[in-house]
Amino acid sequence: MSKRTIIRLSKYKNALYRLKKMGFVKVFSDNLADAVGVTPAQVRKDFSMFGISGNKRGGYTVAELVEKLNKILGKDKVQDVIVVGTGHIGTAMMNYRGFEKENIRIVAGFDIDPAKYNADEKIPVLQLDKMRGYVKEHGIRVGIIAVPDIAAQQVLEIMVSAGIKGILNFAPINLKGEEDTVINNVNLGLELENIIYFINTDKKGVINEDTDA
Amino acid sequence: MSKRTIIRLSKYKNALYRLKKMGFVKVFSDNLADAVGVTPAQVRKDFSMFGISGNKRGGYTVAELVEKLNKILGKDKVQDVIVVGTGHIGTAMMNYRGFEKENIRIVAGFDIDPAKYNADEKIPVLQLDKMRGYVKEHGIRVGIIAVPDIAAQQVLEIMVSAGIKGILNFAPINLKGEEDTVINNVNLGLELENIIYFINTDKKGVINEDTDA
DNA sequence: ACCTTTTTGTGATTTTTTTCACATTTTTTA
DNA sequence: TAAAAAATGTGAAAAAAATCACAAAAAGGT
Repeated sequence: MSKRTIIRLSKYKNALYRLKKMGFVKVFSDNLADAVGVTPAQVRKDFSMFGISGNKRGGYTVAELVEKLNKILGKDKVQDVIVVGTGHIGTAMMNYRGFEKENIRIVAGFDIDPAKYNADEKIPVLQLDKMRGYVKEHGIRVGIIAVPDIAAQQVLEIMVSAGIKGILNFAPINLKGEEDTVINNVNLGLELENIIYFINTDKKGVINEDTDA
Repeated sequence: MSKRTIIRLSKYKNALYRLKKMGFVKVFSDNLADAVGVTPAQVRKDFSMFGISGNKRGGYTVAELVEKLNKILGKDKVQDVIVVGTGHIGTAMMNYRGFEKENIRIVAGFDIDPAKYNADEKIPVLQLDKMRGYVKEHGIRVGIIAVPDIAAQQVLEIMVSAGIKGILNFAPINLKGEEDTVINNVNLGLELENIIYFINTDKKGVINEDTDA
């Protein structure tokens, strides 16, 4: 299943949370299309791909749809995540409030700089060389890399060798991993550059994020 | 020109910076392909699209290529950028070291919380209602939104009405703008969700073409 | 000078993704 | 009860993106 489809499913789900909060019980493909910036046919096609179906005239039930999407997206259970590198980006990720309600829990940070260590916080910051043990002990499968580009590939390798399967990488370098590892490279400079290119030419509109392929 | 092409150009440029630093003078399409994770044909096609050409056996000259790419990407002059919302993400953006060498300069932050104000820092944090004036006075064209989702659309409108043309949005909501505005929505939760989906399915080895293909 | 090797540049082809369009189902209205 | 209206679900078609494959150019060797 393509990454773009999965991104859209997540977006539908996010839009549905908002609709739910606003009191909506039913939703139509064109409401979702509008919220996410795609066509109604795309929404229905995406759903059809995962066997999600609605009612021929009543659309979809919000609560049901949210539940199905969360199931597909693996968000029916809490996912524990570690952060490596506790500079500005790493710290921002550790403190990002948006994760909690998504069943994502940042459980620890790791850094090479002893000045950063603090085992007593709610989210402890630990020594980098404790990372392997921590990952194994807690069965962590997902990690965030927020170290300088020069260190990123090495950190990746430690993480993978410890058992981590999925990585969100903020270092401005395209990390490569083994077959069974999922790496999502997010390059913030690139996202801005992109905007700068488009405002300088005259092609305007909403750019949608698909950082990697 | 498609967004994906532009992203790749940026990636080539970033890879070239590294190659340059390592002392390379010439580069071939397959070096770049390898660094960025695409095929050599893709690299050449992308270049051909923008009239960039190399030498039939000598590949491309790194310095020349960097210059051409920077020209295309509008990075031949410094781009001033403001940040609205100085929470964790906004602060991280204000302090992100990666921008400087990309000719991107964060010039000011804005917040609604008076406790955040500090006009004397190198990058001042100012009152939100000073934003419009600041943008007009300094001719700012690009801004970053790092406020809670609930406030994002409103902040967007103020920014656009002040003259900002390009926006990088971190609020977890798909912002919509006018025709002549470029909006790049980056949703961090989404990027993680994505990873979670793929490590869960890859492990099970399930989910594959039954409906399609 | 000629042959071999390497690498570009790009038309043709294939693959992937999106959109179209409409039969089908359900709801509402009269 | 029948007709009209509103949505879905999905093959077929179109569009977009990526890859192939190969002629042509440049460099190096003998």
